[in-house]
Amino acid sequence: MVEDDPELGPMLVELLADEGYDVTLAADGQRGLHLALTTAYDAIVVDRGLPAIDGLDLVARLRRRGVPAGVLFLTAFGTVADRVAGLDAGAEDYLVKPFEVAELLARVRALLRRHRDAADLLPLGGGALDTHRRVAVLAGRREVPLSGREFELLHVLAARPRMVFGRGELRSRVFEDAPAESIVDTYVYYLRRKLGRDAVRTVRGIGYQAGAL
Amino acid sequence: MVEDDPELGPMLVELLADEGYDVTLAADGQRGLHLALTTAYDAIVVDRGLPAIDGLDLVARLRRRGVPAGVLFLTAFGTVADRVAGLDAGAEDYLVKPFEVAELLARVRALLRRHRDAADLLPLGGGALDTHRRVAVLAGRREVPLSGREFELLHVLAARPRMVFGRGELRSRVFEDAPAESIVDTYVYYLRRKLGRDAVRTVRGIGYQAGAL
DNA sequence: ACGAAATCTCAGAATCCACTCAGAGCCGGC
DNA sequence: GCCGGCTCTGAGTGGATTCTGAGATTTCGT
Repeated sequence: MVEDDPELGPMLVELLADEGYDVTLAADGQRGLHLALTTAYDAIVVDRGLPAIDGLDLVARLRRRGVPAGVLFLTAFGTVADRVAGLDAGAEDYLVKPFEVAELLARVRALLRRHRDAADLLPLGGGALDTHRRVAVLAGRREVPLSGREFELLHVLAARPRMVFGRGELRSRVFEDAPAESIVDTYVYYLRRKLGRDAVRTVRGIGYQAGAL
Repeated sequence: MVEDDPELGPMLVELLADEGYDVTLAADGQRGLHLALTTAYDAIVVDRGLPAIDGLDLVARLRRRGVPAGVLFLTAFGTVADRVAGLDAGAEDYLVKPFEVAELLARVRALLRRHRDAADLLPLGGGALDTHRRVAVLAGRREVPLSGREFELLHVLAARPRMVFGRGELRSRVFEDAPAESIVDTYVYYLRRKLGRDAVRTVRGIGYQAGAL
């Protein structure tokens, strides 16, 4: 909670704490920025008019640094232009003062819910496999789209990271009919071409195993 | 105001107009539905027994289409079961005839107050979807009007920004009966034509996902 | 060092899927 | 009742994907 008002801030913190949330209060933008960059928050509620660093600026900086937490602006600036500016800076939601307590709570709940089921990621070395969007996320955060078969093959491997799968097993799990056995080799080749040599490890004489991104 | 009684309807409209509200009267459910889908009302007062389309059905349809306006039922059906059915259909409040004028006014005020700061701007990349006015606001602040179906489709996608929706899911959520599956493709095409290629992202073999404006 | 087996690489054919868009039907506004 | 926008159908097109198969290359036992 980044809020400089000495009455409102502590009140909101207590309100949220009563709901069972673990909340920290930052009284200015500088401190808010520092906390957000050093702690893995699930959601951040930010006032727009702040000392030291403005709320808009704060959020923009967080987004530039890739902080994934959901952000909710809480402010008196309520015109459509203000809202669009706030959302543009990277906030997920925008609540105009004065507001109803019940609504703030509802929005925080929504923010956390969205944040939680946003992605279903299978870790893979330094990167991951996003099973909702069917893309691989490389260690450098770059996303690589995968075709259907490519995804399914990597999915089988990534679901059991240390297990070694034989070609026959992979073929029957991933491919429809009964294509040539070399089909697995071909798709391992495609995956390596897109994701790097180490994406899939070969276990000679046996088959393949998930690697690292 | 959706009210078929030729005396009560105009009387209520005048009453509300005297309070300073901008009111439109629809004498049957069909007309009420159309108006509600094409105009950004803040609140809708609905009689339950209506020609053409029943009040309950009307409200349920509005909710399915994501119309955010607050709804107040005004009806002679006053049992507990009636009320539950009305609220379940998606109404915010329920007033049984005969009623006091002052109470109707108070309830309408409450409806509007609650409704005022409900979510109305869904972020979408650098722009947003204005769910009250049913227009898209591009990153450059330019506003693009959307047709009913276009809006509904984008609304479903924008409400869950990272989620991937299958064609079947989108079709059943946005389109009434059971049109050809390609209907979704067509409307994605319309949206992209109006809002730019990135407005909707394709996940090949799966479906679509909200993009950026 | 040699040969055989295993694996890798990749071009090309067949197929699938999404995109595009013209046009018919519908509905409301004038 | 006519016009204009909206909705929906259906078909053509082209790019992406899937799969085959055949060398090239690597690995490993001897």
